Amino acid sequence: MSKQLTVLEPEVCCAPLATAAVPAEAAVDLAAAFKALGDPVRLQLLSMIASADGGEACVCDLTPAFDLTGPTISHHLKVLREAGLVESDRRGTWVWYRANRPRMASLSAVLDIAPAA
Amino acid sequence: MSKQLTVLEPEVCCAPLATAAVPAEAAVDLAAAFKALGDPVRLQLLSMIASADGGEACVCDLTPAFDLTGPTISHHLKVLREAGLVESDRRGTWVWYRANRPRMASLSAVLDIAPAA
DNA sequence: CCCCTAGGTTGACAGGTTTCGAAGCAGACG
DNA sequence: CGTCTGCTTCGAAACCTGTCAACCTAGGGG
Repeated sequence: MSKQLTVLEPEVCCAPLATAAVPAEAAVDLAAAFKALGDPVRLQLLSMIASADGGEACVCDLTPAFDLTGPTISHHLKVLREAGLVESDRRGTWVWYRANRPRMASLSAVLDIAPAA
Repeated sequence: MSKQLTVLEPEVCCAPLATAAVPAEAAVDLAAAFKALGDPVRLQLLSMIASADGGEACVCDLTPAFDLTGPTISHHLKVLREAGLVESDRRGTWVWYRANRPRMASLSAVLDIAPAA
């Protein structure tokens, strides 16, 4: 039931937004990703994961950094996962998260300003 | 009553997310901007405005591009305005919108992946 | 085999979003 | 001045989100 929102072709996401009008289909996919970033907690989570040593972070390190309960952090991580921004990986007792770098790069590229057309 | 959400120092927004953990304050500001982008309609609106000839677009050109009523488009434009992503400007009969390029560049920079540290 | 810990899932509820129709406001034009 | 058009604001209905408490699952030790 947790629809993985297909994540269209990576190419679809890379046309700078200021260069040509984004087609409706691509807009839906991109908006879903930006929506996932539209929460301070999730932004910080992604930031902590992406900047962590080795590019990975354990949930056990993420949770105590917020004044939120475990289930809530778990929920936010799930949103990031379904938006294709992070990937999780159980390793023994703990679950590790790492950022989906290409996906982040795509989003960055979309917002990139045309190099002074 | 439409709190303009102060938009902290532009510098605050420019530290790549994957380089260091985003502080809570900056996260709130950034998340507000990303949240505004978290809707397909708004993403397309911003795209149409930013890619328009002359960098400006008239509401009268934007509205008919969607299956939505005028008030709804106006609402979405307001959200983009309050997020600091666009600026409006009445010119005679019509209202023109233009993108806030530096703001977009900041967001793009935040998502930029560390150039292989 | 039993229990303990680390995380995820479910259910529920307050609060916020999207959308519309109706009404209001600002210029243009006769 | 009166009215028309373009856009915004207001009010309300349907829907989606963030959060927690309670419960469930996976793995590691006694």
